[in-house]
Amino acid sequence: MTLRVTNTLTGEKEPFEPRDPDSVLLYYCGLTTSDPPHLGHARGWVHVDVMARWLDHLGYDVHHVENFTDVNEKIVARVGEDGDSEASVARHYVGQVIEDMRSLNLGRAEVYPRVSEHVPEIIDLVERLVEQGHAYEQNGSVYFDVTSFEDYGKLSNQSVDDIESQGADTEGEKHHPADFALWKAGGVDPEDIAEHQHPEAAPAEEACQTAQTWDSPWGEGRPGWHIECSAMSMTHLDESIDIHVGGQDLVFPHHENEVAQSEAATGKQFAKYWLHVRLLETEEEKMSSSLGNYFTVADAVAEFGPDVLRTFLLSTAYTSRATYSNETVSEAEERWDRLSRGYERAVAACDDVDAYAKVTDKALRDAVDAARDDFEAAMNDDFNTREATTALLDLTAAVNTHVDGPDEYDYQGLRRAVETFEELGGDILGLSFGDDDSGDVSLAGDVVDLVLSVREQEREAGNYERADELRDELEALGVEVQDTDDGPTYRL
RNA sequence: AGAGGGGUGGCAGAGUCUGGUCCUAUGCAGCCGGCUGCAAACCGGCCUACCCGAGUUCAAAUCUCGGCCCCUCUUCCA
Repeated sequence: MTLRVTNTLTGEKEPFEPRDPDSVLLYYCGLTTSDPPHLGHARGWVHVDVMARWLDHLGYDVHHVENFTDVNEKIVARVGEDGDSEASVARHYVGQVIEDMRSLNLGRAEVYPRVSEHVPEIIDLVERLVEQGHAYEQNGSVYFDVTSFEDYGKLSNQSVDDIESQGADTEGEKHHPADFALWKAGGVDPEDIAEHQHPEAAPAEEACQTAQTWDSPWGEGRPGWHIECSAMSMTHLDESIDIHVGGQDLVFPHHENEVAQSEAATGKQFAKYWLHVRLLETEEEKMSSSLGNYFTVADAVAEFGPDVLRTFLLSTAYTSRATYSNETVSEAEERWDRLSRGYERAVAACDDVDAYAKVTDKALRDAVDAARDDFEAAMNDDFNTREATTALLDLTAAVNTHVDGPDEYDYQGLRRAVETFEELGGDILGLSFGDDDSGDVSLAGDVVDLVLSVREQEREAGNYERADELRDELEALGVEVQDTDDGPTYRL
């Protein structure tokens, strides 16, 4: 069974065939470090993370790069608030992103390149384009000439004429309205940041003083937005890569321009597969004016934890838009609870039975096989993480049935179920099966056990009121009491 | 206006490319039953949908045509 992916370039779901059968070059368009990352960013990260994990699982040698845009007017607009210069504001948010990524249990990409560290490569690429006649200089700025690239518009399915008819701003320097800047003369103008300026930030004049500039063959200036990704992708991967991923909102103009400038410069296909993560939408909250319409990653992790969040973000295929609301998150919470309970029951049952037990439960073992098959089929079908999770939920039902059943435990079957949760849910989906996610449980756990044993005494004595009180109080502390045939147990 | 994506049960959301396995998933909610001292968890059962119209077909949620409605992008944006 082969992997199939939806390619924006062709608009079709097609078999994935990397340039080199053994390795995959994967680039993800990261974010501009000018604001705290929000759940929409997290959605992209988590899906790319799972893609990379699955490609690795399929046996590819995955080279995974995610960039930071740390040179941008919007960052300058934050000077005085989160740092005293463009560079320090960017550093601040890069740190925040790294921290957020860790908190979401993201696997590490191979490289996290930054624009500010790749200006020489960017200049080289711009020079190449100028020499080849694909770009022209105008008052110290350099623009890409879209009419020089025949395929311009092939990614977003637009024609140069359409763009022209929109009456795009020409600024008097461009030959064609659709031409875009590769290199921008000078520093940052206070006017440029006016619309992004924060109330708490430093005055625009002052902030712009801290904007970074670099020397170039065209004089002092700053790189344009689109050229960076081409340069960094080529530097850290190759002139031609397998997969380029980004948010749906980047298709035009960002990715379109990347294709144009890269392919014009190299004469090679820039990326074979373009995958676009559709956007996360929030419910309309017109009435609650005090709240912003997005959750930061940090807030969301603090509130729900990484597993609920990952389950939520993976509960909708990346090719579909997702809605963030109380309902959708609490559904994810239930899904994760159900999965983790099932997993814990399987682990507990394993601990409870002789490894040499000869019992065989065919239904359980079939369910394990089915879950693995279904999971694989779902992931190979354009990384359908929703379906993949559903496969594990089906396994959960089988484990519950087996453990609840009257017969003895099937050790081997349970072991295989546990391994399936850990390998697929843990290693691929990045959920914490088998991780020790509660290191502080030892002492707290002893205390809970103590309370439970007191409660058992009360129950045996028939003092159910007192027993229920204890249960309610534990519940209020976040401890869920479960009475089983083998005595009480709990989960946090 | 141009381009793209959609409309599936009370909600969320797969399935549509590759028509039958779909009188249909999965989770939540609701109802009934089991288990329980009572709960929770868990199990079993039930419940409720393929936007409208036409067409192709032995067979359509899935393909074709027409309509209605929603959303996104069009040089800030993952």
